[in-house]
Amino acid sequence: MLIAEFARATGLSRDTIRFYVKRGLLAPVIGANRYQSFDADQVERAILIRNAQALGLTLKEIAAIDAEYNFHGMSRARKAQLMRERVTVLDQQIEKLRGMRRYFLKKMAWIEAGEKGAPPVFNPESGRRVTSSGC
Amino acid sequence: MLIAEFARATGLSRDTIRFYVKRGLLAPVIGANRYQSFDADQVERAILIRNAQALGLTLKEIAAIDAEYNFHGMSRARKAQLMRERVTVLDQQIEKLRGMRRYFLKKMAWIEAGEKGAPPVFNPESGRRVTSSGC
DNA sequence: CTAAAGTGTGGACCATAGACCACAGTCAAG
DNA sequence: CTTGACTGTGGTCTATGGTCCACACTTTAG
Repeated sequence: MLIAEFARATGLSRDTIRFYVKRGLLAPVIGANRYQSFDADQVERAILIRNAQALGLTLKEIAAIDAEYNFHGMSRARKAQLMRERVTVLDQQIEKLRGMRRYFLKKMAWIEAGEKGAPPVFNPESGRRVTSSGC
Repeated sequence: MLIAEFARATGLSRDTIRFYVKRGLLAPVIGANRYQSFDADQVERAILIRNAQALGLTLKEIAAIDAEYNFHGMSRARKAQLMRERVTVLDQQIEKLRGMRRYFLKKMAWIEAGEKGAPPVFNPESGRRVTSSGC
């Protein structure tokens, strides 16, 4: 598919797509036209990039992780380790979000109860410790 | 506490703190010195701001939410509603993160099993539906 | 009193992640 | 073959979230 259809499929603007291509994050096939052609794989990739961004990763970081992952000759063990690192970071982020969630829930309860007494304190460390990937 | 100690307590740079103060996100007491004085409340606030940023909110959005929340005369119902909105957004983000987590775990398993067959597909919509705030 | 450390102000500068625009080549329909 | 839609290129511009710097004032230690 050409860039316009790819833009529709991913929700990205043409400019953003070209920007990602320059950065090496997307790698369309280039025809004799010099027109870029994107396949379903690239769509999946674009969505993954957007999600990684939503996690707070910069495009540079995404490219770096990707580059290391695609480095030819990397052992399976190393690849698996990279995946595990991602999972660990995600677990931390999820824990953080749950801390915020608890805070807002408590605050909501406090408000609904008439805002009596001291308001709930935001304490990101207050979650019950979860050593393994519980839940 | 003065700005240097506040910087230590929050992990922010002096410049960042001044930046937040300009934006109205932090409101230290200003002495006859013109020196800014921060209390524990502001430390908590700073941490909350940083966490909100990590969720992908811009400083402008954080300030807007805060402004609406602090608007004098807002009903308790409205305040509680704002809190509930935050919780809803957090739930969505947590779901997204869990989707990524599933993807990386599957990919890790696929790698460790020798990378046989088709690699796992990243599909952000593939989570089992959770209507209520499960878990 | 003097020096050093800390503070406030203003302005310049920077990286990131794009948006926007003009201009030129390409293609498909009529 | 012309027109209009689409594409690529290069460059400029923008907002965000800061950092860095010079300069002046305040406080504190000696």
